[in-house]
Amino acid sequence: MTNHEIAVRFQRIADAMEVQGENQFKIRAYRKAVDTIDELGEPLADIEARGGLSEISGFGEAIIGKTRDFLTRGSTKLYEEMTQAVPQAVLEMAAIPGIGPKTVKALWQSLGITSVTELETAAKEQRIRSVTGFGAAKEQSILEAIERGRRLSERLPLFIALPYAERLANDLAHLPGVTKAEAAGSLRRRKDTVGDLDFVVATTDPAATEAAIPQLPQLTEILESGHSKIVALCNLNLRVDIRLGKPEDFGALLHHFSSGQAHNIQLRDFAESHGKKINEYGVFVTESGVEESIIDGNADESAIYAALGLPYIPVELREGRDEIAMAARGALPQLIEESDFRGQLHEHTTWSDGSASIWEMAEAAIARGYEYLAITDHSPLVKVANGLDRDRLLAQQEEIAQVRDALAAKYGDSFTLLSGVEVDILADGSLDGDEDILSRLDIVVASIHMRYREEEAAMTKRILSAIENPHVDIIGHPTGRLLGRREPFPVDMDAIIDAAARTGTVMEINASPDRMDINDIYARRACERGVKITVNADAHSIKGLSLLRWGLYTARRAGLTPEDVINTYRLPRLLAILKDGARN
DNA sequence: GCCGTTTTCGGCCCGACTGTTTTCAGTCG
Repeated sequence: MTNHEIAVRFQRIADAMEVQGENQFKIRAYRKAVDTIDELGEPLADIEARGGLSEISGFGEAIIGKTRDFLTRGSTKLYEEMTQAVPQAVLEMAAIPGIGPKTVKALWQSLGITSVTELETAAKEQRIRSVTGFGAAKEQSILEAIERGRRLSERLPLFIALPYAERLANDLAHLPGVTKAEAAGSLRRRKDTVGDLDFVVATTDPAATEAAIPQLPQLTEILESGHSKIVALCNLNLRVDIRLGKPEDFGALLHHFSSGQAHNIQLRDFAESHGKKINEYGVFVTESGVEESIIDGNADESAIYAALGLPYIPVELREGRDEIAMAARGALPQLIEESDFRGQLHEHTTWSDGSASIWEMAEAAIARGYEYLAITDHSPLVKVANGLDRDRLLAQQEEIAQVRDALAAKYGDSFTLLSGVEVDILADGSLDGDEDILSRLDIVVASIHMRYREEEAAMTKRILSAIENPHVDIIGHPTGRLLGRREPFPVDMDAIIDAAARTGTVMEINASPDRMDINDIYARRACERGVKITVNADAHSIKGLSLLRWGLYTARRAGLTPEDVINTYRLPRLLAILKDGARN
């Protein structure tokens, strides 16, 4: 069984236990195991083979035993009991936001309701109010929750949510009384998709701000409204959480509502073990029975960490992985920044489906302060993108040579144009280009654009063939996903990462906002196993070069440093890697 | 179910809002 398959089963166990009213800490233990497994850098089967299951944090006797059961026989007694005891349709009721496990359990037991449809009917027929603890208002709120659940968007891609949230934050900042407003939550951590929008608002006139917020045109429905919190639905059909606070609390609030829940729980634990207390209003110590704040009013996020004796933890890392432990021992990575990039290695021109010429792209790169840029137009298979056949690729080489001369005449030797191709990986794993030409190019990016609906084994074999090909330097957008539109290919990423490590093949974080591919978890895993990364905008225009920031977000979430990313290197080091592979 | 500078039992993050049983349980983040 794969890690994911095991994680899904532990999740199912936890969900079922919740409806059954099991001990919440027991449920939390299973949920923690799910999160841990999702982030593991190694298949559980491999970890078990080397006797390492007990070293995994949160894995005790019971969870290790069940993991072994899943690995050896594909199931375990508790899983069978739980799936038997609690039908999937019952869990679907509890999955509706606003309807929780206690409600589901009560209605299941008292009225025998086992599905969302039955729940809706019972509420409409006013049968729910007959149950102790339930009234007409609850009936109404159930109907609204079901209806809202149908309208509610799935998680939205960051590239849609981020510009929207920035505009909304700006609108909030201009409301009466507001001194500062900022988008927080997973959006601020730059997660590739977001399930809701969080905002932190500092105000000197809470009543006026509270009254003005529901008037914002983006907000279509107010779900909750209190003195420090307003929850609404916005016209993207996303939940919006707005937290109001005093200006002096802004830093603490922003910290709390920007960090992942797991990070906050761990940070509270850390604070407690150092005799301190942290919440969304600050950091406190208790001196002779009196609680005192140990941060200044108007403290920013770094002051919060400083009060706990920790260095500042960049927001992208606050997922509750191992960042607090790393911070405590002074081992946080120096995250890569946009200014670290010396060039990009995967761009298109008018030769295929780009809108700028080679010369225009080169000058745009120079304007960005780059030292190099690789031109990598499509190979012939990608007909819709006007892919280059052998003759056109040879002709393009001539133009690249001419542009190089002209650039040298105008700018000297401070900039280097690299010649390359984005070659398609065919269904059998071979490349859509002739050996002799590939060998003459500075750089070969191999990607899949066609026939991506194969089985996992076939897709994995195909990418592995490309990795083994000595001409291939980089695997482009390795999982082929399009956020919100197309799922990633089914691939065995561990096998791919291992092969890339062995052959010195570089893996791309493609920065197209709708790709962000590979994702942060894979990038981190690849890096931990010695694979080098490249971040590229895959630009199809001059403006396209600036899309790099979306890949930067992923790289930072993965904890990458400039050393991990080859297009931060100076040219000679980069060329050595393109010639011999990126082996450590 | 997990864990330990409070170590094999007794804790486990905690604050905001809603609805209802009008003092607190349920839900969420």
